[in-house]
Amino acid sequence: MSQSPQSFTHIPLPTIRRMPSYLRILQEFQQENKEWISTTDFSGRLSLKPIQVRKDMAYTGIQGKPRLGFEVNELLNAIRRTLGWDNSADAIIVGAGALGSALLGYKGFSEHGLKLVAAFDNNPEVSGSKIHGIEVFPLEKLEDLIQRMGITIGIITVPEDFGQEIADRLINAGIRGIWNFSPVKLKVPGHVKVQKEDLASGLAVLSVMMHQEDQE
Amino acid sequence: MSQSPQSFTHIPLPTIRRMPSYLRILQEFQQENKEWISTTDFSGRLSLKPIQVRKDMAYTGIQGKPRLGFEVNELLNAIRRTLGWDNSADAIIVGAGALGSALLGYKGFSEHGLKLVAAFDNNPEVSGSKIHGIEVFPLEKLEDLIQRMGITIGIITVPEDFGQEIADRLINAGIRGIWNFSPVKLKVPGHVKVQKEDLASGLAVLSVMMHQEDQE
DNA sequence: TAGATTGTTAATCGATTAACAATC
DNA sequence: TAGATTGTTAATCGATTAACAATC
Repeated sequence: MSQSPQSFTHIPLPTIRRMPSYLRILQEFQQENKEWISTTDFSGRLSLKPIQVRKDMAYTGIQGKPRLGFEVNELLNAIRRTLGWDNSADAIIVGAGALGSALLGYKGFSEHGLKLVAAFDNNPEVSGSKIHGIEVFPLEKLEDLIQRMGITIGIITVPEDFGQEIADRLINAGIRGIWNFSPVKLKVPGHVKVQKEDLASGLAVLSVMMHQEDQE
Repeated sequence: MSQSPQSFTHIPLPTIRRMPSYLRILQEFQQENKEWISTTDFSGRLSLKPIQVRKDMAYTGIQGKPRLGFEVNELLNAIRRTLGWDNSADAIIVGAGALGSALLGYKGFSEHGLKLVAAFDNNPEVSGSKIHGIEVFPLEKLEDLIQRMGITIGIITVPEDFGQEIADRLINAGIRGIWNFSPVKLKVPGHVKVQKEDLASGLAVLSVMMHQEDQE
């Protein structure tokens, strides 16, 4: 079952989640003007097993050279293409509270195929202002701006109680992908994709790990 | 292989990650004064399969009653105990930038066994102030305060380049758990547990899902 | 009682890991 | 050439799902 570049063999989710880390290492190598990178280069830096890295690389469709590894630029582009990060998508943030503001301040999104073009908040003290250079609009303007600008991704950083309502409005306006930071499971039609971020999950894992250690 | 409550049969990571969602539903039921909750109650609200919820519940050590389900209060306490959230742990945040401030503003941590007691930042304009009621100290005070207050958890929200250095200092001062929001893989001794949060992973998943849909 | 729901054992599925031949 | 590294097939591992008996 060889992985031809365009044939979109279903890529395992864990592999997709590791791709951004590979990208980060690749960018370092590129800045150091290194031409080749091997699976051991990756595995050492990321504490992964070389075999796992090799399997992951297969999904990019790029062929390596024994003894040398993979060509840095070629692999970089292939991973970007695999993730759909070769063309950046326009996104808006709904909810300019603490978390929303933090995301607006994150400069790295351009590296990750995302361009934040506007924020929305129903607090009149916030809307009208700019946060980290990005304009905050009142919630009424949501649908209009999404449609006029053809936005495809919506980021939800509103409190729990408003998550579903905002999702419905985003979808109605034509959004196709939702990055959901509210702790509710959103109900969406099949053509809309949702990625939920859940800090509590990570905290639970840390807590259990710390307590397990106590046992041993 | 029955799951006795205290025997700490290794709980699968995916199960641990789902626990906080169960907790959220349970709290809703408790507020509505409902005495019983069934796996179908959970599965409907969280879009999980009933069988998966049932398997997860087994790890809490709580026995249900056919036709009724589980006792809300009993299950709530059992999950809190399983996650180690029955006693809250003191934590500090290093890096009071956009993301650090956002976390400082999150009120929900007390529900998740965490108590933020202080923040640290090397920017003299920030240190000395309070963010969301929590004091920000200069970085020099880091070790002293951790030791004096017996802090066990450190949250790292500094830029990539300082992640490892801060981790080293935290560990030296006695921290046993690190919640790492910087995009570096930290090198830590075995007794220190690290949970890394990686927004780029989630974004990668969303992006791939959205592009896959285009294919079909 | 009837039937919804639990608890448990077995089957399936998917990802990780191992083994090893191919190759620069 | 020798040996590090790739690519591929097979084995293992762990989580999810299915099936079904037990029970309130």
